[in-house]
Amino acid sequence: MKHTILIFSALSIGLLCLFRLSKYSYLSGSIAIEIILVVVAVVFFTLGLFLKKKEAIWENVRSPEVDKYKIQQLGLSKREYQVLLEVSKGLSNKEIADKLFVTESTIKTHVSNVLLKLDAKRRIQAVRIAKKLQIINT
Amino acid sequence: MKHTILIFSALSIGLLCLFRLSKYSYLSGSIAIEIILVVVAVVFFTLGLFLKKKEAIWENVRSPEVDKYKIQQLGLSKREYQVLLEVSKGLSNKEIADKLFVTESTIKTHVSNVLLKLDAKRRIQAVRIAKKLQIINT
DNA sequence: CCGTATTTGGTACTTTCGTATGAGTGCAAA
DNA sequence: TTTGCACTCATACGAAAGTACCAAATACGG
Repeated sequence: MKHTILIFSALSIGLLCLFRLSKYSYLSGSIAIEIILVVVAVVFFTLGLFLKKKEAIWENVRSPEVDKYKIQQLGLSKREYQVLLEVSKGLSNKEIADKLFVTESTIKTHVSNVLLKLDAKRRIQAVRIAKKLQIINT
Repeated sequence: MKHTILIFSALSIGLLCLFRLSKYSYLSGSIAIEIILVVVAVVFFTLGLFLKKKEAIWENVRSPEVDKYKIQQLGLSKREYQVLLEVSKGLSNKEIADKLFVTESTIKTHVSNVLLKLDAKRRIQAVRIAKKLQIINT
């Protein structure tokens, strides 16, 4: 929640600056008002995407033949399942970390948990089991 | 081929010993002739399986949807393909080594070659690629 | 028999994985 | 508001995996 507050604070300040800037530039004609609008639009669109993404993780699971029920039955969390998906693509922990914007340590933790919950010794086994359980594709 | 000769020599000797033993035990009644027969049967059956297995490696490839042509096109040798199959099951190098009766070094060599030929960075990627190329199942 | 490809194996080194443990934060339900 | 779960991150260690290079025995077709 702290993050959200910080982000909105920063956005409010930025918006105020833009307002002042827009007044000034509108008068002076140095910057077109349209550009200001575009900046605002882009920023808020990005923010919208960012906030939406949090809720959109499970949307991806609605691909054919994926047994969402089993995932929850196994106790796999969203993030763990997400990591499992990347693991199944053959990415290294470091690569997954970069892709998901977290550290390698975090990925290691997730992978370890996945191995535990899927009762696998190695990541490649986890992928095999996951496919058998039809919680991932291909 | 040396192996085969050695094995057949050993078997011949063993067989001779069994013949003598059978005569002796038949007369003395200490060992039933049936047991001798069972031993011979088991030994030769095992031998048969052993020899058959060597030729049967590529037989396994005749499973549905496996593109044998592509395997050769990629330059994968029998052994390398065999190792790839075990890798795809999630076995460790050590486990594969034990299963195929060779050392871990050998498996490492094979896996390295497979990674090269399949243009993969990690074994799990190799499995993915192999599946895409339809040279392995599941 | 010869040359090539395969198979096996070793050493030495680096990288990646996996485990164990602890800890701070966010979030939602009780 | 407390409590529990999910997520993040760190450190330290040991186990696997992978690379590079080499060497030797064997298989196999010509």
